[in-house]
Amino acid sequence: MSVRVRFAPSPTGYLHIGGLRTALFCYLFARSQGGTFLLRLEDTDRSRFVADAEEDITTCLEWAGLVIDEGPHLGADYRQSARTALYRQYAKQLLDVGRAYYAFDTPEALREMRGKGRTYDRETRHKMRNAFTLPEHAVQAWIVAGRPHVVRMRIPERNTVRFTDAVKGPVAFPVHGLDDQVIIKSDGQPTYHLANVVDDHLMGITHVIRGEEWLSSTPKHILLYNALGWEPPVMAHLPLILSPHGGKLSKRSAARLGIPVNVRDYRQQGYEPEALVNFLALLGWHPDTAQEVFSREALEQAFTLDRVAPSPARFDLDKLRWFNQQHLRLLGPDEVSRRIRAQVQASFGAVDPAYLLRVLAVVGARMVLRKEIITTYAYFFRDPEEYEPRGVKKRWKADSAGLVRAYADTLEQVEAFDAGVLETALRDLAAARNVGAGRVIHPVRLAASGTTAGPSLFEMLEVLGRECCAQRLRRAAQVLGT
RNA sequence: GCCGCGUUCGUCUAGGGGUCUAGGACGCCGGCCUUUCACGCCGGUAACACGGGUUCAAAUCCCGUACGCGGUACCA
Repeated sequence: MSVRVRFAPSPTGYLHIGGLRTALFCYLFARSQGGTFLLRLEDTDRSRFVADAEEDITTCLEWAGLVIDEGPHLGADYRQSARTALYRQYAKQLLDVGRAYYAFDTPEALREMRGKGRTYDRETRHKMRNAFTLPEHAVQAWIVAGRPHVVRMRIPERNTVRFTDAVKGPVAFPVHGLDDQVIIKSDGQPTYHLANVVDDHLMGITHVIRGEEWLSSTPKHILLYNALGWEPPVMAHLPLILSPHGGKLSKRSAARLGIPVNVRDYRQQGYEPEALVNFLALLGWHPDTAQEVFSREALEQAFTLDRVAPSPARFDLDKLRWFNQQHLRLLGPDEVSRRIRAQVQASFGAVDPAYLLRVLAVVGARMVLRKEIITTYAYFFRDPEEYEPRGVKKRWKADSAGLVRAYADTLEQVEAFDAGVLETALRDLAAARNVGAGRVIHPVRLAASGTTAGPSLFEMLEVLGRECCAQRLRRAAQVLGT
């Protein structure tokens, strides 16, 4: 049977980084098996529905390079809100075979019961208002009369549900700890528990891969499969992603640590999707080699469920940044320039593509984030607005202005404006003035870029060009003085 | 509270009875390269949660404890 895996988010907000990780593992497993990856929207909670969430989810998955084979945006009938009749049909089936029952309890009655520390289990259900405690004609009459009611699944009396999770291994849940979960809400919508079982079965899902927060409710799902006479799919529960300090990676804690929570924020902050994917894949999964840097295609090849770790992993922004640097290099100057061009133009106006490429060639290996081109390396596109005060203090000596002016003269006269020639010229100048080369190099860098750090000075000057360099050197000599 | 899952360097992890004086990566710290900052290279720091078993032998198997995380909804 061919493998079919679904990513089934709830459109209650923008795609979360943890959601992307789940989607990625689903996707990688599907691809590694030559299977199908589908997207299904679990929008049965109308009160939490967010209108633009679905678009954000598909956009972000696409950005990350996770190609969806089947999904609502491709015309498939995969929005649960549009499948209500289906769930009701199977709820009816469960009702008919006695594995589900009607219940009429008010929210107040439920709250009161829970206040006593009870759950809606095989004991409590005989004290509530439902098909167990009401005569059948009353149940029918109330339903006909439109009295609010839900359908609950009837958890069997005694049993232990066992299954082998593809990540966690053998798991056992005594059934007496489970409550009679609502499967059809009073608004007629199914709960997640019913809907996901029905859909996974109908859609031919072979492997349910989802976050660990679902592990506890899996026994209920297995019971539902059994009651419906269906074979449950393989279950695989992924460890959660924790914040760097160990807690839940909540919006607030993440924000405090500078960690974006929504996938769109990574995109907006200029992380490369390849890097994010690589980082996320290694958060909880490890190949059987020492390889760390993977393209998406390589991950698709190497991924296996049995090498997913069972324990939760903490988010490490430094490691993400390292992956980003690695992938920036892998991408190469052509691709990076394509990705960054729009931002460069927005910041500095029209830029010659060939020039951008030369800047990238000089700066490439030291970039962690592509946006550094318009921040750290802005001086390649416009004159420095100021000279780093600490650098000036350290490098700008009494003789600097004179040396910089002299070097500007040289630059204007030199025949070929390339790094080799520029270096020779500078060293000659230093020798002629009887000073160390550093005495010239540092002030020149400061004058040309405004900072003390950067690529090889002479390559930098070559890229900047003759006029630009001469002008910046003279201006600095004038501004910084003496 | 109850149920479930987990626990190897600061972090991600390898390892699944002897090859472990526990390996790799990120980070951090040194050094080399370089009269800048990086890159690169070399080196260093640093971990089997604890207690009992089982075994000739345990990071690896079993039990318990602690801690962490998840669940305990007419949310997913």
